[in-house]
Amino acid sequence: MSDIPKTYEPQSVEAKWYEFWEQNGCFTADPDRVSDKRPAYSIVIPPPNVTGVLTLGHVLNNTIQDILARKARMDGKEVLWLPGTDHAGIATQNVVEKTLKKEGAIKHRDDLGREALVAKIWEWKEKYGGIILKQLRALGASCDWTRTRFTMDPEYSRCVQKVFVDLYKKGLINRGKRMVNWCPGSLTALSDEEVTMKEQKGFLYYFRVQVVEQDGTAVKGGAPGKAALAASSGNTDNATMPTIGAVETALPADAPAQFGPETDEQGRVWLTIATTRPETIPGDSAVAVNPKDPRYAPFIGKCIRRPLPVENQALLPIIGDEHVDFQFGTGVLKVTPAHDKADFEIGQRHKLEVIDIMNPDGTMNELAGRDLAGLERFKARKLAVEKLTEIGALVKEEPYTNNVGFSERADVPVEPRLSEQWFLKYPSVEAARSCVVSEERRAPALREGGGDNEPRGAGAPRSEMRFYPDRWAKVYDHWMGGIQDWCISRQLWWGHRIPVWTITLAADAKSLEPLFNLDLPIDDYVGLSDTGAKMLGSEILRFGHKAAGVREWTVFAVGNYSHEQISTLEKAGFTQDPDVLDTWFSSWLWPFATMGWTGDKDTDAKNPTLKAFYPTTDLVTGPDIIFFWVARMIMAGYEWMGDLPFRNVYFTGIIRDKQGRKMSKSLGNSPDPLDLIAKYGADALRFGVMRSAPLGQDVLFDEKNIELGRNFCTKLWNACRFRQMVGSSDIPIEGELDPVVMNTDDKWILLRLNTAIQEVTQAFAEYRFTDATATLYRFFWNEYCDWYLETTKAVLMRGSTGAPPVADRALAVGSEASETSTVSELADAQVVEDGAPSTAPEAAALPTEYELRCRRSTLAVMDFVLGHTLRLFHPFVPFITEELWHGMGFNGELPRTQGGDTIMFARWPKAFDGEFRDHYGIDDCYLQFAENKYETVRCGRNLRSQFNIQSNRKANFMLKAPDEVIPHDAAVLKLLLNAETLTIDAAYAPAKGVPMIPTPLGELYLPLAGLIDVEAEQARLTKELEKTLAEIEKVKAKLGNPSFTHKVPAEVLREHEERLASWQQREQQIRSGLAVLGG
RNA sequence: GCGCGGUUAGCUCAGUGGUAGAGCAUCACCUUGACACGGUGGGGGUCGUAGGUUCAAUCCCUACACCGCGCACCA
Repeated sequence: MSDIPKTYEPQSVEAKWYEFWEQNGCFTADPDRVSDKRPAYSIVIPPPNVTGVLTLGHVLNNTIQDILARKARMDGKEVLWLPGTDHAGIATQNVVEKTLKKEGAIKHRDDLGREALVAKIWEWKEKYGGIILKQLRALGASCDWTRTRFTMDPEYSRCVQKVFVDLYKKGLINRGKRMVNWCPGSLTALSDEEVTMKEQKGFLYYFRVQVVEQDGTAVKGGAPGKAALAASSGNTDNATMPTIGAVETALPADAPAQFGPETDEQGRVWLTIATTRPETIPGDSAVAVNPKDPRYAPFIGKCIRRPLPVENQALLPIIGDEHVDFQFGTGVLKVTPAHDKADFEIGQRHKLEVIDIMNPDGTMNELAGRDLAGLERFKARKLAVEKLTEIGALVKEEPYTNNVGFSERADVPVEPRLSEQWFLKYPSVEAARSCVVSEERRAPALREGGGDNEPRGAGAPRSEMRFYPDRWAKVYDHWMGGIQDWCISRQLWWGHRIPVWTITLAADAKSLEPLFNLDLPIDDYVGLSDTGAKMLGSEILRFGHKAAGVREWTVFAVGNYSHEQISTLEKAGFTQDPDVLDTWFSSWLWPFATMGWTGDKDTDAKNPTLKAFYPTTDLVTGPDIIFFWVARMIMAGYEWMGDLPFRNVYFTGIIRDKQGRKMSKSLGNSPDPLDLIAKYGADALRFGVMRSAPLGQDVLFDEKNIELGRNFCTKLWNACRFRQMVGSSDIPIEGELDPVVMNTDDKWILLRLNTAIQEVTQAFAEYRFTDATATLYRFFWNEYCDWYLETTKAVLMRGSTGAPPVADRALAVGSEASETSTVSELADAQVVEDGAPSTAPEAAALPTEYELRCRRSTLAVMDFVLGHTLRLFHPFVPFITEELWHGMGFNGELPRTQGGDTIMFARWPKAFDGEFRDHYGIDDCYLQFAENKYETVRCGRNLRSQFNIQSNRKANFMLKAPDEVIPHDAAVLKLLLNAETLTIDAAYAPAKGVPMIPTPLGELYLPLAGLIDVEAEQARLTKELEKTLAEIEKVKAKLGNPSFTHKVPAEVLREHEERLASWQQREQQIRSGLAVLGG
């Protein structure tokens, strides 16, 4: 046993042990070690951005993973925790571009050009890319660093390419001109998931347009819709319902009737349109009304004159489309197919012109007209309103709040924009959807006997996945049910290039022929003609040049090409698609691409890592990426591995500040975890975060919690120091538990330990880590330190070296103290004698053989409990437990692979079995017994406090106990009460005026006769009596109620009866106390 | 609009159909032979509101209110 230093110094200890673990390969997973007896356990880290730095979110997330990994190792599993980083396309390119701009190196990315910028980013990645992984080490993360992966590693890139080609060949990837979410900030398309809706305060602008015939001549008030026009004769506050005979009822009764066509004095007819985006008016190509709307239906087929741009007030058709809502705005919708998804669809239905009036960066182009051209879109909006006002078209504007899609990354409103992109129709949707089994869906299956009781992570693959907390399964299911195509191309430079090469050729045999002499499989070519026809390479070769009306072909080469093949293609004039793939298009392969997957069935079947560790056991991530990442990984897992990628998904909460706000750089409310580690230690940070992060709840971060973690570590440290201070060198570490002399407190703490083991183990099985920490905290602090450790002083600190002689602490148990008994007699009687007969105080200076045996026993119990406790704690606080494991010498006698070298591989504690309990006589009855004793102590302390007897002052107590109190228990009572004397006497007759408190062991008196205010004491006891009587009344009322006694389960009835009895006992005790006071 | 969480002590949160809990904060006492990053004792809650089921509701059911989140959106 080496000596433990006086204070715990996390910094040096953490560095020391991390290095030890890493150098000894403790984190390294070896698939060859996996067997039936040693099952595999695996987690892949959610790869942080390669440019990222550690945040509290990472701390939470990775602490949980580390806890799981460490627990699995202690369970005897072969553990792989696979780390790595993500190239994070937009984010990384942004960071590097910004830095370069800041340094003045460039003004725009074009200054460098594609290759040079990508090279710069690689440089950056090599320089700073590992930061976050180093930071994870400081946290104690037990990742297998030998397997660190990056999503742009060459092998990983090959996986991405392979998957793209595979999907393309399956017909799931298509290129097309569709409406996408365009980010004018990052100048790229985004997927729907990257757009978040935000409420925006703006205005709804109403403007008038004139209705005209198709030839442009004015429609007069007397034309179709006569009645309607008559009814709305230009009066703006007209509230009369339009009437067109039978159609009238089609307009809902609650429809706002204040809008409708208006006729002015000259008989001209006007419609009013409401819009939030007047700057897009130049892009309008129609005006739509609902054909069932009687106000406007008659105008379908007519035209309006578009007000902007003023130099090009084109005639637009009025069309009928069901999409238009009667009740919204004026019931007239301007249709801008180029800049609105719904409008685009209307445009498709009605074959409308698509007028794109915007540049990619969100400024207006020349089609927007001379006034708006060149303006940024929001400035253009202002100007458009001014122009409408100038030409007298603007009717009014009213404040309006609507939801606008924002680019998550750039935090600017996205622009719906028509553009050519690559789209993926998701694969394996059904398998992915049905494998996630929620409680709700699982319950009926269990009832039918179809449930599985298989332990987590063991045995053959089962196609079932659980989410923790369960409710995310519903969210997942909902999303999977309405899944849309995924726009996978990004107009960025940093990322995986799309493995597609294209060339455009004239549609004649001569032009096409040479192409097919290249050394590529002919059906790697896919042709798209200028008429929209699609053909495979072999077909183009046969008759592609003869296809009707086709003037040219764009030929796509899509395959897993070698460098040579690529250069051949490029020499032949092919150019690679300039876009890169969405980052998530590589992340979704993470669980198997990191394990050396190649896509070649035979090779993969022989891959020991995949064989041993796929599917992974647990995934720990935030619910914010459930669609981005989790759902897509599940689909990818099924598509390419034929099995789910993980069996359990744990969704963490989001870390917020004390006020519940998200952590953000701009708010400055995001503490640096490394500062916290420096200040409190990594274990403190881990414990503090885990203790405040319940399953499924967001975490409100408060540094106080970390402080609590630090305090806890200190407590653990000091409790171990105490063990060392009381131990002596002649007692071996972890001596045998001695059933003969084990006292009631020993048995109690062993029982509590057993409960703690059960609770923590169960909490692990259900991913309730916060509950596990709460149990550990309670057990160690409130049970072990507060009670057990204090009771051991009654055994350990009498007579031994350094402790006061027994004579000083002689119990005033009176003349009934028995003579010393032999050990065997004591064992038979189950009564422990404290070995310090008051009749022979002089003999106490030398501890008796029996006394020594008791001390050895208690030390053995302490070691037993501490050894178990350290192991229970290790997953949460790995550093301090490792330090103490060695410092206390618990590693000493263990096999090297089971805790001899490191606590990391010590076995996870098991709850006691029946044999163990029988052998040591650990019966549950000791729980109540010890707790009665502790309650009596509490009562006595309370009494002291009532009479202002300071903690450091000794007092004399009298316990009028009807039952015998054995010397050990008496000694504990005396010690914990800090009593000068404790007299236990069943026949005690207190003098008048002695204060009393009822306890489970009998009335406890504090003889202070003459020193107390009798009246005040009477008042105190009377108040106590009243409370007791009230409780008795409550229980009696229940027990007197026949419907209660008849319907209630026997156990509840018994509980109530016992409760009544104990309250009644208390009543008696108080009454006798009052009697003593002379009341 | 649809869906999901939440509402319990001053704060952050556990919790159970049968006597309301923890940590922090607070008050008082204590530098007692591990620990002041500590010990001891105390104060503090009609468990969001209104109904219902039940012998019994903080817990189950219904409605409502407020807070948060997700999805879908109407210009």
